[in-house]
Amino acid sequence: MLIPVSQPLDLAATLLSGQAFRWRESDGWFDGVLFDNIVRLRHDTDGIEFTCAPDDERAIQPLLVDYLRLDVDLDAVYASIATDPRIEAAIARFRGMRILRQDPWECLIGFICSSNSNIPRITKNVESICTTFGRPIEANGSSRSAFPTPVELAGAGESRLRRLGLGYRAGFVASTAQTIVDGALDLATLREDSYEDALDALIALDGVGDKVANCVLLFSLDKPEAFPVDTHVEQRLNEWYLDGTKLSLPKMRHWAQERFGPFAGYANQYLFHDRRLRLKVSTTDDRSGS
DNA sequence: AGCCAGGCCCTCC
DNA sequence: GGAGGGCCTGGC
Repeated sequence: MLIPVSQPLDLAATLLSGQAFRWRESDGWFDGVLFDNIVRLRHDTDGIEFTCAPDDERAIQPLLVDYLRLDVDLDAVYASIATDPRIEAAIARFRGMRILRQDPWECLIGFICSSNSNIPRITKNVESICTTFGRPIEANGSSRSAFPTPVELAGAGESRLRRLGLGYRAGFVASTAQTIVDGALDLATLREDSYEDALDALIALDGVGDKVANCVLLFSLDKPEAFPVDTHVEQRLNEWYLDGTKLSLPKMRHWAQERFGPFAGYANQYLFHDRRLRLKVSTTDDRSGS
């Protein structure tokens, strides 16, 4: 089935830039798991070609449009955040990289797993969580698993999570899953809350600090002003903007939100992805050159 | 081998 | 409230 696309779109940058952890690329196709379906996407000249199973494509199509936020006018976002030549260059490099609208629960657990880790490992951890505790999905000879529900994950327990290689994050995942099961926090309602209120609610969860909370707000809770300051973004802000001024991470976040405005989170993602890829390229060059 | 990874929590001041 | 250290593990 085809989804017509008139918006700028870079599927690789969107799906493989550390927003979501379940997408794989092969032969120009991106394979993932969404809405209890195995989903395959490809960008062609007319738009997005996609297949899904086991559900009907007509049922999944609007959900996919929502997930990719194809309604967001990216050029208007760029006009809002392009405050200087350096971020303009990062935007130009990854023009079409979109911020996803993910399921808040899956997003939350994924980013609890991300702390002091790296994307290849996070990807492996999340996939292990799914295959061990999620419902299997078989379709057309391929097999993936749904992301486990809060009940399924709360039932896992810390020790079994630790055996998946989560390290000390296992306790955070178990605790947060239990909090959600207990009904102490309803993630879905956070979309209607203000940025500040939703931030406070998330930070109360075990294993969730300012950075992780801002990731969840940005990638799943309709808060485009969220600005997660991770190690890469911290470096970039220091290199490009702060000119030797030492700021604590929350102050750095606030500074960036003031500078980049209501779509600061988009600026964040371009700064992050640009620096992360630049590092990868330069290390590859070092190896081949020595 | 050793450093770093999309940080968080706890302690101490 | 802010700085500093510890932390599981694996990728490179």
